[in-house]
Amino acid sequence: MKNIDKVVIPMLKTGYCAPKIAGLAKATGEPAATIHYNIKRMEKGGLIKGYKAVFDYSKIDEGVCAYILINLSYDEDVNHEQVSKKLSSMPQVESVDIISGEWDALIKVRAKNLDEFYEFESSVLNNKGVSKVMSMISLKQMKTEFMLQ
Amino acid sequence: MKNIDKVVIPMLKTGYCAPKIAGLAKATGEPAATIHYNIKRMEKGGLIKGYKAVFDYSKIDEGVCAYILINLSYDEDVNHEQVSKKLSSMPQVESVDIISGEWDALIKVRAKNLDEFYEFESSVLNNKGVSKVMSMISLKQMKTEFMLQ
DNA sequence: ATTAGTTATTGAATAAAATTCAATTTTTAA
DNA sequence: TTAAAAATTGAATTTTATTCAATAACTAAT
Repeated sequence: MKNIDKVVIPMLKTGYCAPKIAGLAKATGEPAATIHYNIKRMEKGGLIKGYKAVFDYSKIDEGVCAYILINLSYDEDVNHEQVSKKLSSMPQVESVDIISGEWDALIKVRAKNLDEFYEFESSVLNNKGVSKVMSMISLKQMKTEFMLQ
Repeated sequence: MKNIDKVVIPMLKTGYCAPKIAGLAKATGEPAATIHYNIKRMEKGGLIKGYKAVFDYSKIDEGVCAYILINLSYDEDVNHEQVSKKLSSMPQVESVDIISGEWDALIKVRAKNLDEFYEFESSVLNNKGVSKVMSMISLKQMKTEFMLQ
């Protein structure tokens, strides 16, 4: 067996999917051409950012999920925008938010196992600009990306 | 103009999408039939939970995003599983995780505005079983559902 | 209210894609 | 070594997306 999964899964994580016009048309009772036109309008207007697959992450060898609260240092030479952009670019990172309150940012991460997660957290803390982290391991995921687990 | 968006957006939030077999075939160099076969295998095996659209939530009138840390009460008659299932069933809720540490659960919520968010948070706190909450409003979303904003 | 310009709707035609099928190959496990 | 199961693939078929052109519905200015 070829290992197509390793190639295809990352592609489906952020793209290579499309809306089912015919299905939406049938379910709503609207003509397919109308659904098509309106979805194109939403895509062009930026309302829709893209289409993607949602996985059972434990079944694709990403069984560990954690949230990391982050404090950024307030040195003059540290650009918060830049630090959070760098965090966003990491493939293990599902989400990055700049937040109000005691902490500056909250990121959601997926890793193969705790070893890999430890590596990741270390790399975050080693980032110039990150002064403190607090991680919360997900013990059970009830809902993810609006989808019940 | 019909308001098709109101009907179609909720449908695309958790379904009515599909993988682009032809696109994956072209990009990987594999035959479409092979991609098709392997994706069906992943669907049947439960590796893929579904396909969905990702939105620019500020453009679909869900501009407020927040995370709520939750403490659940440890009364005998409170079932943590049940409480978190109830939270998961709410459409405003993007994710629910049972977590390790000081807090018991972390949920991610999207609302139209702060008024609506306040209503939501009140309803969560009014839940029998929820003893304490702490909310963190997202000031800037850098990445969501693996997609850069 | 009238009008002109823009945006939206839709059935029908066309193009593209998904799915099925059957023959073949590869893998697995006994 | 062998037989069963799983995976691959080109070609045929079915289904779906897309385009197109005619019409309708809005929008905003007079």
